[in-house]
Amino acid sequence: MTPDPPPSTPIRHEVLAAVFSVRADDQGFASLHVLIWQRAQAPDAGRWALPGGGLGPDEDVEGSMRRHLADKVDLAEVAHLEQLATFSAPGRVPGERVVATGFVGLVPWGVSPSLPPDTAWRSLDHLPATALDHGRIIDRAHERLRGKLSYTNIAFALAQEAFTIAALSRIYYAVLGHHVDPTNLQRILGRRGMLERTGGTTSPGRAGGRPAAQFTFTTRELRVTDPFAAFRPPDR
Amino acid sequence: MTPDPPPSTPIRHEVLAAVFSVRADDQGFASLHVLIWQRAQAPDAGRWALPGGGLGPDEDVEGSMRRHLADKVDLAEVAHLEQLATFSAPGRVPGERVVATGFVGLVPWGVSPSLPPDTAWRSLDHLPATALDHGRIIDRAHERLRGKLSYTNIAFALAQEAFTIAALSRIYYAVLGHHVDPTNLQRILGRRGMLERTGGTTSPGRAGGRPAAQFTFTTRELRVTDPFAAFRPPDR
DNA sequence: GCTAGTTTTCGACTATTAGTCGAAAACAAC
DNA sequence: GTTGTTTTCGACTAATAGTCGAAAACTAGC
Repeated sequence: MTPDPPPSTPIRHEVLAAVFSVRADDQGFASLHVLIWQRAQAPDAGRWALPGGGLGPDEDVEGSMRRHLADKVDLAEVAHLEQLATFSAPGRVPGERVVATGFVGLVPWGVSPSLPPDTAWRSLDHLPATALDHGRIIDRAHERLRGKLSYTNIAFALAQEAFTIAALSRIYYAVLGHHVDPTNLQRILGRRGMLERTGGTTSPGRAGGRPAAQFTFTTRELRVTDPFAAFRPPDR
Repeated sequence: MTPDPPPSTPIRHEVLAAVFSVRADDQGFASLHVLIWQRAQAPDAGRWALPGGGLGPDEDVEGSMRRHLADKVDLAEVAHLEQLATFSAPGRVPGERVVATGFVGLVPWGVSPSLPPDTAWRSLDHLPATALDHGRIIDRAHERLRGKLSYTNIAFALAQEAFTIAALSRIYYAVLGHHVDPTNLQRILGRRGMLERTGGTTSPGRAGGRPAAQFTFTTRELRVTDPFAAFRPPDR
């Protein structure tokens, strides 16, 4: 009835991270960037790839991801890292079978870690040619980030320790691709108990303007808000 | 600077599915069940495990999951299947290194496929002792399901082709664990364009009652509703 | 046929949450 | 002081969810 048990052949397993950060692009606009490096060797030499590497015998994928990421960027700057999905199409790497577990990483605005010479932040708006299926992994990671921005406090990993509402709105714009009203943003995150005033203010730029109040996220760990009251337990 | 390239040893890769279905339990109450089978051999002989098996050389994890699932249950009855996460702790299977990619599967209410003798639907309310880390995988799968019930049309894979609002409310109750008001449920899903009347009605039981209108989901593919209007594009 | 009991359906009202806008506040530059 | 700029806050409107009760449409028993 059932087919023969399949030959469960050992398979090479790697981890890959799409690490995002909002930073100024060539024109000085805040835009979403991803950390990639240019391959020197086949396959896909010259194309740009995600940081990552092979899964070692004594580590899980999360630990392996952190180890390989440390080669490219100071780990202390990665404020959030979460598993995305496992990519396993037989032909995704030509010549050999490699299964990859992808991750989403986030580095806050404003930190400029030193990078190896082959590695750079590249804006998602003009992404160079990517290697293998890494472009698709970046797309999926971007989707995940867009979604979680709406129903979690994940922005804590993209914003600086202290930030103004205007800056936060620019971060949301860079990720979502459309304008987010600062007034509404402040009220929504505030009502969810995610924002806290530091008491400090930023001095205005040379053009003037009222000094902006500084905020912090109350938690620096991922927390979700139940999306719809309709499906919440009624005891509140 | 960077440590030696790690020995990217080949690793055995398996797939596992937590297949859920809402069905009547011993007391006749609708409750969430999961499809598990009792292991006859070590490791963890006698304990209950998720269906699954090794990843073959010419298949991706989704295809492999479908192939192994066909051993336990008619694939045509699995209305939805999605990747959950990859579990990779070095000690998760004693004696050998096995990495597992977990899935969430859904079988609609009311279908009773024939099962192998070692396999059964077991209510989550009184789950027997589970093998290895399969209990944790079930928990994670349940979490994923609870979440998606709120902001997607995923209930299409748990309800029958045609159903009454009262039946749908019982399904939500079984998954979420708290009462969901039928009036509100109908309006919310209706306003999202997810529900459609079939025109038919169900005849009431022996206790009487007004005949209930039958509904269908307009789509039988996963569709998400953006959770918060605040973060939606303003063009609507 | 009439009444009581049952379940569903629908409408109305209230509460909560989000979108928008404009005025006021607080600064820089001249 | 005046103008221009940016942020902040409040007020109003719009959208969405929670609740409840009456009406609808049936069964069963008398």
